[in-house]
Amino acid sequence: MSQAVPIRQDARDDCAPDTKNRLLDAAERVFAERGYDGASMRSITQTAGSSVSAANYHFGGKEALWSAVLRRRLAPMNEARLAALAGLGPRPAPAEVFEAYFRAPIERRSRVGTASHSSFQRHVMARLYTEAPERAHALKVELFGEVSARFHEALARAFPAAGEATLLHIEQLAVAALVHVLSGELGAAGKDDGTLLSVLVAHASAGAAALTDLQEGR
Amino acid sequence: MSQAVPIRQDARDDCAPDTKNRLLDAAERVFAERGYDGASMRSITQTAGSSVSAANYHFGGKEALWSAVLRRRLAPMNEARLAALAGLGPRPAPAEVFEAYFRAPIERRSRVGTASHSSFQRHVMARLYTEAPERAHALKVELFGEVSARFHEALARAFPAAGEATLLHIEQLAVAALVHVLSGELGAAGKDDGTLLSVLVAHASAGAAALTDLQEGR
DNA sequence: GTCTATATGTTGATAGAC
DNA sequence: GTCTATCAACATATAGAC
Repeated sequence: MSQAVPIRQDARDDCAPDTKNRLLDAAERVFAERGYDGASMRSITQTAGSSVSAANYHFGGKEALWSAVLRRRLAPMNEARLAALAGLGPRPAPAEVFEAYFRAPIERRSRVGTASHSSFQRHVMARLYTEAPERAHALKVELFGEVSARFHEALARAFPAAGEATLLHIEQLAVAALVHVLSGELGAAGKDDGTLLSVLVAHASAGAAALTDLQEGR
Repeated sequence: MSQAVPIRQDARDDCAPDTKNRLLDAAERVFAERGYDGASMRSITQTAGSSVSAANYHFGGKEALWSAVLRRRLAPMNEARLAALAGLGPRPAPAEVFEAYFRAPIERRSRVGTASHSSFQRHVMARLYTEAPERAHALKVELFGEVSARFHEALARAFPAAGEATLLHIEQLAVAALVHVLSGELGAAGKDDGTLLSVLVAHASAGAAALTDLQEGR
C-alpha cells in the first residue's frame, strides 16, 4: 500500500488546510489586493495551488466565492459587535457605543486566521463599500443590517436630543472612519489596536456631540 | 452637394461636444459606476457613441484615459482648495481650515460640467482611493500632494499643540469623511451643499480638538 | 479624426478522465 | 474531489481604409 506518510508541511499549523480553505485564503488575499473585477479566478486558484474547476466545484462560481470570503470573516465579527451593543445600558455614554461598534473590527484587522495569515481581510471589507451596488448591496444588508440597526438604537439612546438626520450623519461618518482605517490608509504604520481604537472613539464621540449641538443651534 | 445642415441635437448646449470630450464624459460615467477593472473600453466608447480606436487615438490606452478623466476634474478642484488654504491667516480657526479643505469638493460634487452632466464624478474620485496602489499612487501624489502638504501646514497652525502623529490622524479622518461623502453613501439624499459642508466642518473640528486633548492627556 | 476589421490574449465556466 | 482540456465570450490594442 501507499506508505507515504502525510508529512506536515508547516510545523506551526496543527492541521493542514484542505483545498476549500486554501481557496478561501487565497481568494481573500487576491480580492483584497485587486478588487472583485481585478481578481481573476485563475490568479486566485493559482495562488491557492489549485485549479479553477476545484473552486467552482466548492463554491459554484466567482461571485459565490467572493461572498463566501466575506461571510467567513464578517459573520463572526458582527456577532461580536452585536454582543457588545447588546451589553450596553439603557443610557450609554457616547464613547461606550462607539467602542462597542469599533472594537471587533479593529481587533480583527490584523488577526491570524485559523489556517493562514489573513492580514488582508481588512482590504476586502473596505472594498465592499466601493464594489458595484448590484453586487454588494444584498450582502451588505445581510451582513451589516442587524449591526446597523442596533448601532442606530444605541446612538439614539446616547444622544437623545439628536434627530434622525443627525443620527444618520453620525453613523455614516463612523462607517467612513472605520472603512478608511481598515483599508490601511490610516494606522498602517504599526499602530497598536488600543491606540487606534481610542483615536477612533474620541474622534467619533466629539464629532457626534458637535453635530447634535449644530442641530440644536438652528 | 450634401445639404444636411448640422442640426444642433441638444438645444441646451450651445456647442456640440467633440469626440474627445464625449469620450471623457462617457469614461467618467462608466469608471464611476464600475471602477477601473469593471469598465471596459467597449462599454465606454459605446456610451460615447464612438469607437475603441478613437479613444486610443486620443488618449493612447485605457490607463491614460482613466488618468485624463481624473485630471480634468481634480486639477481645477485642487487649485481652488490651494487658493482657499493660501488665504488663511497665520493662526486660523480649525473650522476655517476644514472649510477651505472641504468646500471645493463638496461644491463640485453635483456640478454640471462644461459639456454634459457629470454627477458621477464624485464616484470616480472616491474610487481613486480603492484602486490598486500601483495604478493610483503616482496620480494621487501628482493631484493631491500639494493640497495635502498645505492642508497639513494649516492644521499645524490651527492646532499648535498637536504632534505629528495626531495631525496625521486628523488629516486621514478628514479624507475618510470626504471620500465617503463623495461616494454617495452620505448626503446622496438631496442634501444641499451648505448643510453638508457645515456637518463635515463641525464634525472634523470637534474630532480634531478631541484628538489633541487625547494626546495631551497621556 | 474616425471608422471597420482583426490580431492576440484573457476571462468565467464546464465536460469528462481519474 | 481534483485535475486537464476546452469552450464561447470578452478584453485591449492595432492596422489600414476613408
